[in-house]
Amino acid sequence: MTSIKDLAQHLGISIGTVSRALNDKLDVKPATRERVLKAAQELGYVPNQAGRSLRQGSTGLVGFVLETSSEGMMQGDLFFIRVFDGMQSVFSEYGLHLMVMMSPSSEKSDAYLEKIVGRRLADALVLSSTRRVDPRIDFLADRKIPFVTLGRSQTDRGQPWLDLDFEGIIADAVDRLHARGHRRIALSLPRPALNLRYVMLDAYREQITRLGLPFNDRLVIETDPGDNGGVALAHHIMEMDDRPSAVIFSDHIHPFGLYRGLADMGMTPGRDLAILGIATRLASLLSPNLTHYRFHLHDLGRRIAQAVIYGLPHLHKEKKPPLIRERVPFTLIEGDSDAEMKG
Amino acid sequence: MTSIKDLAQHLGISIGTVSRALNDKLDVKPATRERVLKAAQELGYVPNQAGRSLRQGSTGLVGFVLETSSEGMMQGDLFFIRVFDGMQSVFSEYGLHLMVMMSPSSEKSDAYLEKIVGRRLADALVLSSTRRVDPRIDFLADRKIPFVTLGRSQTDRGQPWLDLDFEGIIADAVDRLHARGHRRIALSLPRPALNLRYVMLDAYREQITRLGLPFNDRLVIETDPGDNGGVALAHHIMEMDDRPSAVIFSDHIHPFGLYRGLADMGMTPGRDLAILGIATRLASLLSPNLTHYRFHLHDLGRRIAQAVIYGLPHLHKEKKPPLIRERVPFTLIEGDSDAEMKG
DNA sequence: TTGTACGCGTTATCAA
DNA sequence: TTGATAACGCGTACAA
Repeated sequence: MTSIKDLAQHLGISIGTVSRALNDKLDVKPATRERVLKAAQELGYVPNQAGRSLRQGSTGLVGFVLETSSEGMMQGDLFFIRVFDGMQSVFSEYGLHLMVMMSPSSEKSDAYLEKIVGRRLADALVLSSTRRVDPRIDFLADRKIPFVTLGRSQTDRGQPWLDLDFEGIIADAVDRLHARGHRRIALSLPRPALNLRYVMLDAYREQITRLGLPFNDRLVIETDPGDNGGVALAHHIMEMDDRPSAVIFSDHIHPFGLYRGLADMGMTPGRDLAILGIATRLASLLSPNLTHYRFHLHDLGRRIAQAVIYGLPHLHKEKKPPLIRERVPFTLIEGDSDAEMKG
Repeated sequence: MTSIKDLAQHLGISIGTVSRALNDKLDVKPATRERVLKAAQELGYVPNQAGRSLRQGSTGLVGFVLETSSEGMMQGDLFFIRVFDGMQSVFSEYGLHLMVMMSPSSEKSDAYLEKIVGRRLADALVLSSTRRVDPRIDFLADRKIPFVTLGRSQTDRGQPWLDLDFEGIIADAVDRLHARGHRRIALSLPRPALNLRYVMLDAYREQITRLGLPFNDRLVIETDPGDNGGVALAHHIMEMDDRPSAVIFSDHIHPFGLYRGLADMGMTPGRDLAILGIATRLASLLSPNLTHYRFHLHDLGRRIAQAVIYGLPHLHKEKKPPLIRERVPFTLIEGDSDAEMKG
């Protein structure tokens, strides 16, 4: 592997000059610069990142910490790759690389983070599977590592965050079901810890109350993730004494289980139970068509990347970018799974 | 961030001794070692990777190059995260970290690789979306970068590879359909470039011939990836003059499109067309149940990681591991989508 | 058993 | 405009 020294020797000039030429410094003769660039091209020179990192104190890498065995809707595989793609598309403009790292289960995730951070592997981090109280946030803030969370948290250290607009979705979903005659509307939630649970519950309670409906916590149903969770949810609902006529879900795999669970009982989505919630492109595979809320994941990725840039001042171009803390908008895809209340 | 120098000063001993203590060298007094480890713990010392990499020439990172906009069955989102998880579980034993990097579309992927490799970001790489003739393989082999491919290639530089057992699947699928009375069996393939296309086609031709059936290239159908491809495939087949009674697919999303396409035409999988192929856990969401072949992705990931270790001699423990070049086994999940030929 | 000193590849400072 | 040199953090050969 050719180093800058080789390059300098090859050209018969000093290392310093070569470095300046390669880094577009002003004080280098155009002819020299050209010679250097040409030779670099020919010899396939690429600067060694370790040397560079050591000298500059930055690695050019942004780490996305993916928690493998996390619960919650983000568990989904479908979700991330599009987001990553969007992120990288922005990072490329800044010479940054996205580096996805697999963190172990949440108990060990703090130790993991300590390693990553201590070793200075990344200039900035993105956390996902944000928890309501999230020690990772304090950890990174204390160490002054720039970071962004995908998901909000009660642990607020002024960090940028992006999140799905759960409030908007819940409000829209409840309204929509209400307008179609539904009065007993169930809400499916992931198990505690994750912050989105609380966001959704609050939004649900608020909207139910606003519409003058009674809040009934038996209609708030904890559900395991995945299709099995969906099946269980279908059975649970159908076996309730005063069962709801509609359910709002947040795990994009749930509807598949719901459909199957209902089918097992000889029932049909939209006729026997209105179903509505957050899903992905995959939902288009369901029949009857699933009414659902979708996000533009590539855009979300781009937005996350911009939020990361905020924390890396040396990359700011003209003006300082704003602190991003926002919920990304959803799109409603109308289907037949939340038809008018029958009878 | 505390450096080794800080640590040494804090303890009133030399940097060299601290380093030796931390790296478990023999020639350091037990008492000193203990003092050092304790102080390191207290001050939260973690060695800076840039300094280490520069000195040792290795980064402790293994890069998985993910091609965002690749065609072929591997495009799938569902596929990778489990594989990554399996890989990391092995790497952890060796103090390695998996780093997933998003490569741009295949045209630019060589330049991208050049960057990664030149910057010495990773000690070893894993390539996916392997192409039949793949210049990336020559590139890495020429530079003596250890690497593993997920998927085989005609470009053979002696590298380890892992692949799905497409041959086994095709042979089993053709046999199975044949035993159920099917004689006109279609095969859906991804568009050229990717190597798996050729592997599947060869296996198909061989098995068809072995059973004494005529090979008919009109039964080999190029299909776009994703659910849309599946819908198109359903229509294509049903509009053929002498249409096949069965189809084997390789894109795990295809069956969703096939089911929908058939439904559009008032037809049912398993009754009007036998459907059988490679899928994932997601397939359990289809009704009627999809007969399909599945892989244990976590194990595949572990195996890939072991193949990577092969190329990193400094990590070999007792004995040198073997060169891994193998197809991973599949599991058949029996369903109702490939029922007996009717009539 | 410990300390000193060098060098990995790079960039930045300063002098020429 | 260029060259020499220091420094980033670390591991190790060699000297003590």
